[in-house]
Amino acid sequence: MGTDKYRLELIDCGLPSALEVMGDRWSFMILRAAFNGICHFEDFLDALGIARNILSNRLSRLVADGILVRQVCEDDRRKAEYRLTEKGIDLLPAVLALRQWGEKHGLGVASNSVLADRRDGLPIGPVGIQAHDGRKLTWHDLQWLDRSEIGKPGDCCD
Amino acid sequence: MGTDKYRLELIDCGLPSALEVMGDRWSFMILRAAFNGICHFEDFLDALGIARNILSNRLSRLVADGILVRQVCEDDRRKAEYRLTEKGIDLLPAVLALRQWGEKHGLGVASNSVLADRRDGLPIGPVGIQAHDGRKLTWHDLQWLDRSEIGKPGDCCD
DNA sequence: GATTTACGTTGCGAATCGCTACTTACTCAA
DNA sequence: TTGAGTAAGTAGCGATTCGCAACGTAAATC
Repeated sequence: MGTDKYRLELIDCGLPSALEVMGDRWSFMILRAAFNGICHFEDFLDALGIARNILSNRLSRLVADGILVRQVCEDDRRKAEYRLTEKGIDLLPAVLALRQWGEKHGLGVASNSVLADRRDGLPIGPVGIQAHDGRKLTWHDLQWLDRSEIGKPGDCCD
Repeated sequence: MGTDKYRLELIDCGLPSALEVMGDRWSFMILRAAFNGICHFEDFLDALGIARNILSNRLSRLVADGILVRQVCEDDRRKAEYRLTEKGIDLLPAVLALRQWGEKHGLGVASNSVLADRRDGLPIGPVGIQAHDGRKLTWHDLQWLDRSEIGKPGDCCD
């Protein structure tokens, strides 16, 4: 790859803060369920097979982190509704990338439900890395740069 | 969103098998370090601040899962080299998506090292969801479909 | 009022985490 | 070739977390 020498302290990127929230199996599964429209406690419970206390813990953590919002259901005030925030919806690429990887390489069964483009009903393509202009990039097309040495960020988007 | 009714058992997608491997904080961090070119035990140790036994455990698990390969260094047979396999490299979109999310929403500092297109030296764009033809899609453009009801990828309408 | 439902909490044993110290194997210099 | 140093991995041990089950509570339902 593209680095001439190790940069041992580059690890302070966005990953640690992301993993503080999502760095456990259940958070991803809960998100996945939320993207499927599940929003009630007991439904998460049934769908995931998670223990009650763990689910309770994770849901409140996800709420505290602004990924879900909790509000009591109008027509049945026993129920709580956990809904994705914009911040939570922004996690969809990560969830999908992981899921697609699992389906490509894992031993798991291919799911029978597929995300599709609403416009034409065709399944989405793989989540991938793109250049600033949208070209698809692979790992071998990439190099690590220091923030100082990036080619003029004037004529590029962001 | 696009589902007429909850599908409680759709959770058996690729996610669980992916999370069996990556469903913990350190695996992601190790991968991240590996993408930065780190490949020796002690270097992972220094870069991540992980405990020795945990690192040992995770590395052998990642090797067992075919994400890394371990081989003894030629010029110094004390050292082991952990290198990404193709299967491991395929995880880059997931790692990047998570990192980008963390940098957009997290409290963490923006990293000073950036992945850039080798061709023009410009930083990569955000990892995102694309339609089969490459159009960028957001969550609101999507719907869940059952595998049976996907439109054939040949007869695109619209 | 009594029962059921939805959500959450508590207790407890088992597994995991992380720190430290120890072991083994190899390299290098004297 | 002997002794110091380095790389990788293991073992012990307290602290945290996990997961199961039982319990608590409020709202809906009968």
